[in-house]
Amino acid sequence: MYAEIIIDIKNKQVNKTFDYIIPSKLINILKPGFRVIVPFGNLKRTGYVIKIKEETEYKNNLKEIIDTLDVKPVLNEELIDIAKYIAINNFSFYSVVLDAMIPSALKIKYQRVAIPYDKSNLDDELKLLFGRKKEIVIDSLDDDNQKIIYKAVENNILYLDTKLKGKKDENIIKMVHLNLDNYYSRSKKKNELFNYLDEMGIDIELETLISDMGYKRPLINEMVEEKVISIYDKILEEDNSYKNNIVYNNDIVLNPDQQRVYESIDYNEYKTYLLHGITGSGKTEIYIRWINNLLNTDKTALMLVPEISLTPQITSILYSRFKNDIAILHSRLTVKQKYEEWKRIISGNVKIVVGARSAIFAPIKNLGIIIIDEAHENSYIQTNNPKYNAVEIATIRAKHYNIPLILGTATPKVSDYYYATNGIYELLELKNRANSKPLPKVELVDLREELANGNKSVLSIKLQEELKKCYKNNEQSILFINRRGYSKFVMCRSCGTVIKCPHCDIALTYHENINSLVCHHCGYITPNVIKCPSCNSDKIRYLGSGTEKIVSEVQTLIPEARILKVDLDSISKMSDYENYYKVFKNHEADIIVGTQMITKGLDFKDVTLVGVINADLSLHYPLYDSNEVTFNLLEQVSGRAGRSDKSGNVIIQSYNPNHFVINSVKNHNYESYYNYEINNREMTKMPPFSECIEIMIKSLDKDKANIEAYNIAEGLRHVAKDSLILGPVTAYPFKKCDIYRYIIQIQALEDKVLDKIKDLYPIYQANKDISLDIRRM
DNA sequence: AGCACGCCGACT
DNA sequence: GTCGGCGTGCTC
Repeated sequence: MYAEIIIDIKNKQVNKTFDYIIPSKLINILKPGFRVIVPFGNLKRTGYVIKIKEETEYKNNLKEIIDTLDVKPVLNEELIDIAKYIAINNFSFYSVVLDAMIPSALKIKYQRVAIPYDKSNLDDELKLLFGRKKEIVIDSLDDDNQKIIYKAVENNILYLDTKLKGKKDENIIKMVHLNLDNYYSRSKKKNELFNYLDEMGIDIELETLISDMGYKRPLINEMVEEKVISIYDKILEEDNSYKNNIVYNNDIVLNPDQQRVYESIDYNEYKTYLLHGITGSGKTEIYIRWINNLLNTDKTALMLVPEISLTPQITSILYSRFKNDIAILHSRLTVKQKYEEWKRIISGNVKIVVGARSAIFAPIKNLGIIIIDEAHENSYIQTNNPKYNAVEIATIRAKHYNIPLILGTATPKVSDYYYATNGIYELLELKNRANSKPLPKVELVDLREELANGNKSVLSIKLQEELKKCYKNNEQSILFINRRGYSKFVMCRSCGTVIKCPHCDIALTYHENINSLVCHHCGYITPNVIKCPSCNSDKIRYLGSGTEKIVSEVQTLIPEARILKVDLDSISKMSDYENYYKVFKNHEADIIVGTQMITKGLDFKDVTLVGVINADLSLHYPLYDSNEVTFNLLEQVSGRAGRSDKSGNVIIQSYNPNHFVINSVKNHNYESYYNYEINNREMTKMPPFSECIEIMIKSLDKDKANIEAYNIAEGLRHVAKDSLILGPVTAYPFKKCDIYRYIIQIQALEDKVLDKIKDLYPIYQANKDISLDIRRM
């Protein structure tokens, strides 16, 4: 018997299966989904068993599997197939996809060790090195000592082995705490770190200081010695609080609208349903009943929600409703908790799984329904390895089990709505709000008129008035900057030089809190410059306004207001985000100024005013779906106003107040926006009228990248009669981390184009100069 | 990933 | 002459 194995090495040359002999001791044990230890070259590695078979093509010197790591498969065959699908379609490493499917607690680390044949027979040098140890980890030694070890190996005194070692306990996080109020050192870096910690005012993870901010461990140690800072272990507490909160209200009666929707799904057939329900129309209540209906059968349910909406409130409600039948996978679980939940799922002890994107890989059996809430959310698409779209995977799983897939959203993707109104999906609509509260009133402000009237502020007169009024009433406001991240870069006023990253062809971003320049593409970090590196002038200027400018204008307008700034600069992780969330929720701040981040899932009862500083900024983004993104964004921010009994007010500032997207938002009219946009898409042959794919050709060699990009584009044009192949063009930035990149954009209308694309990756698998990347849009 | 094989420069 | 640099290729 033979097994096809995927070796856990992230390298395109070994991104394929290898055949091994199954030793007799494992013949009746091994099944697909087991992880095994195999000899690979002169190494021992782990691998995943993908398939068991009687015959093998590979006849020369097959090796035997050494052992297995598992007692049961960690992946079922359905998931193995999905992994293969993702690897092929997204140009990803098979092993990375498989890794993403199992809890990290199961993962293992390798160490190379040296072991003496006879411990009592070592020379003094080696005796000293080994001390009481039976074996020595080679990577822990410096170069000289490694040489001694290798010499001893040559002389047959030691032998080498690789060991699989359990990962260190990830539930413990090293935190840095600031002990002083003021501090001055002659070291600039130390002052910087002090200022940063002082400004943040909260304890920071050691790991972020080292890897994200570039502080070196010795410097930190010195400051610990000086007692300026201290390092302590933060143990991630198991958070079970949701288990004893709130009791589910069983008495809610569905309104006729909800009842109709609830009754219109067929449990015994694959079909995608688009549940279009405006905010507050009571979608969740229907989800719960659909799931509840399965409890008495042998079927199970899977529900995805955006990570950001997996708040303690929602988890409590779900838990109190489904108790031990449900597994809730959220980011606040510790590694151990995640593993425990995963074990409950794989052993068939739960009937319902709720979680964010990655929960789509939950090894739950006998699925009866898949529900995706806020299905338009971009967070269902993972953009780095392994790249996948959870909604697409949900479709595959729903087809596999022949069950309904529900896409619930207030602002459907244009493509989904098109499918739903053209017989590919089924459309379910909820047109009324369950609580019959009116939607917030939206007012447009024409920024051209503001300018004409001599108002140079970023805040219109109307918005200024409303902000003041809101503050006076002790209510909260949200100011939203409609922009995909903003950056402040450094330019010399004398010669116009913009300081760029040495590895990437883009400007470095100035980070005030660490007084450094950071590359947002490769993470390169360098101290801020005082003099221009090319002309030595000291006339350095910071360009690019954003949140800061608005914060300062609002502060001038209402000097007493407590303003919270939430953007990429001030937030780096989920935990920061949760801190800000709490501060605003407890009304410890009056106004929040921020980007993207503040649009999602926030539910503050005291917010009555939402201001959009410039609605046009994301409208003219050079992507086919910029209208869609803008509409969703504006609808979402608008929804932040007046969530409770107080009515909400939304002010949208724009230079194009007549633009159909902005007008549709004003009237909360999805259909008018859709009708206009679907027309655009049809004329430009964009999704859903084509499949839009971007291929990136990457190489350290500029010319090779260029030549290959042209070859690939030519090859695609050859098979594409009706499809559009654009490019190649240089990517932005052209050079990233010293790698030159070209892009080919494809609007595929034929399957043979898609097949051709799928075949590209294997062709370049052995090519060391060229790498390919793919983005499906 | 990690090792062997192999082809060029600067040393005993 | 050869020791060792690391570029290239292979691992069932």
